[in-house]
Amino acid sequence: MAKRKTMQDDACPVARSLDLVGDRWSLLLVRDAFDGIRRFSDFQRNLGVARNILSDRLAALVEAGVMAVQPASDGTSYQEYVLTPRGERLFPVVVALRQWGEQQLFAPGEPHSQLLTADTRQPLAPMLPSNAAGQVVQSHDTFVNKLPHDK
Amino acid sequence: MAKRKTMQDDACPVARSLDLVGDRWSLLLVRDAFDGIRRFSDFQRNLGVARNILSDRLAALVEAGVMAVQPASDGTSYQEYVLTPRGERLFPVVVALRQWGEQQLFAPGEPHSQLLTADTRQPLAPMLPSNAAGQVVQSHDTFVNKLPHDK
DNA sequence: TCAAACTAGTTTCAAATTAAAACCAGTTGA
DNA sequence: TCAACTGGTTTTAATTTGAAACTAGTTTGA
Repeated sequence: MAKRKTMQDDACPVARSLDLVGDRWSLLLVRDAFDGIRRFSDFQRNLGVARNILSDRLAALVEAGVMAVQPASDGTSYQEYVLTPRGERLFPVVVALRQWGEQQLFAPGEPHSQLLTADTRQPLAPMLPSNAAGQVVQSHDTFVNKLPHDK
Repeated sequence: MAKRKTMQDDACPVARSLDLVGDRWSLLLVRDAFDGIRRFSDFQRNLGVARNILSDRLAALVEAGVMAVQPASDGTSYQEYVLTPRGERLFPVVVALRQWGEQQLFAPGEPHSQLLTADTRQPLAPMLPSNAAGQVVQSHDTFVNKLPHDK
């Protein structure tokens, strides 16, 4: 089998993004990080992921600049994994995945965890792409302008 | 090695979503579908994915209700894979991934494919989560309300 | 203070998954 | 009609993943 080829040179931003976070665990780690999880063993316990895989994924996210390692904030000599500004900017991606799952993958009335605003404890508004004027655009109102050698 | 366990029973919508589209190829297939690709061999040529993997992934997306198989629209006796309404609702996810990639994974001035509105040919507005009142919310303005047995 | 428990991994090994290429039957186009 | 195309499946080999065992340093609490 050939090794997976990098998509970091692809002219499509979706491809480059998925090259970094398009696997089974990375976005779950980012989700947990948004939820305040910082420690190796907390990620491990929460996700049930094998330690070696967790170790690989965290290292890859650090390598990609999505997370950073820093000294533990609780005074112990351990370390923590925290989102960088680049990682924080994945918030819309995680929210969009959450909203799709809520709408499409739960039976009517089936309970699920909810993302709420801290102040009013309300769900967020549904995320919908809009144009520069703020009007919602559907996929068929758009097209991809490809580069000469883009795939 | 143990078989991957399903996350379809997880109370977190992000986990359920990633269980369906959280792999290296699925969201690229969805991206291509938004871009008008419908035929097996066009997906294959465009992505360079191995045929057997493509076959598996398309079948999984059909199984998940994200895509559907229908007779070819060009009169031939072949078939096409098209997004269902459920698949169409992944548009915000793909746009969010695209925007993150554009912002974070290209050097300043480095060209990339662009998603534009059909009418004015302008890029879309950046997608940002907002509350019910339409105000932008940051990740730290939110919290996840977990179910009793949620992880 | 000393041992038990916890943290954050790494190593090993087998199984699952992925990729490439070969193969194949039906369809289309020249 | 016959070569090329379509939409796969099969085979084989490499890569990746997962579970468990192992390691070494840190913290806790009796």
